[in-house]
Amino acid sequence: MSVMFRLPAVVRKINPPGKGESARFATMQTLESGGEIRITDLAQRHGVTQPGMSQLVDRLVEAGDAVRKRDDFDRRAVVVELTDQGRQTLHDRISVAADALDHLLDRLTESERAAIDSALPALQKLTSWTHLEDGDAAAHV
Amino acid sequence: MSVMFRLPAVVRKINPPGKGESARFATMQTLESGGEIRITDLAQRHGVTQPGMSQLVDRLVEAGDAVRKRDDFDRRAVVVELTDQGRQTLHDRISVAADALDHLLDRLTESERAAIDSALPALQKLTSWTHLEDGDAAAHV
DNA sequence: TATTGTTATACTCTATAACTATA
DNA sequence: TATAGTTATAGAGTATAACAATA
Repeated sequence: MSVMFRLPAVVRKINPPGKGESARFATMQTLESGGEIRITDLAQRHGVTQPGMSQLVDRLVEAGDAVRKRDDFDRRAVVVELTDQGRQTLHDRISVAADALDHLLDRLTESERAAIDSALPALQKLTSWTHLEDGDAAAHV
Repeated sequence: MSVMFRLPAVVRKINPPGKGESARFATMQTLESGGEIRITDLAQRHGVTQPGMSQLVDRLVEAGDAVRKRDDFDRRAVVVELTDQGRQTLHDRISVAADALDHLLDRLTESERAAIDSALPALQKLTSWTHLEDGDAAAHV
């Protein structure tokens, strides 16, 4: 299972550097699928601290890719939304990364590609959880 | 395939922050399995620049986890080797991450775990390539 | 000249602590 | 008092450019 440590290298390779940190596009994907989401939720989902997510959102807003809106029902809270430009930015990036990934996948055999395909729903599920339970990584540190 | 963007979040969650960057343990794994390896090779394999890898090796050496040795046959080159302490550091970290990952995997169904298991060899292969060919990510930027 | 690696420098990202505003 | 978020600050990581040593 230690292949997990090497997966970020694959992401680095298909995802050109210098244009966005590791959590940026994942966060944008969450925003696209989920609509209006709170800073705290985004932070938990992506494994960063609340201030860290606040700063990431700063960068998205500054780039014109997202907007902050005050929640009218709980005025302490902020909800974040992707702008049209943000959606465009995200799709452009996914398209570049998908091309690069295709080139890598080309070197696998048909059955290897099929194996990865079959695992995608499970991986998707794995990446969708917001919380760790007690006894998980944080507790071991 | 855009699940790829979210995989680093899983790694962040099973790999406690603040103790090592994303490339650090992947590099240590490469060193453990490969013996003596050059800076340039390490850099390509992990998708970082040569100076970036040189600096990562600095940190490993400073921590006592690796040593630099001049290559006697090509005296421009340096080969990097894990120390015994480095091997220990790596194994401790893998063990912590594996525990955390197990907790996550527990929430999947048996067939989902089987699907991921079947994909591991292919993922392993995907992460083992050193180079991107022409026309890959770098060319799209 | 080309290659291997390091050093110098600057910038991005993200964490912790302290703070403000609202519940 | 507790919660949502921001601001201030500092440190880690990594890139580009310039450099040194060897081939």
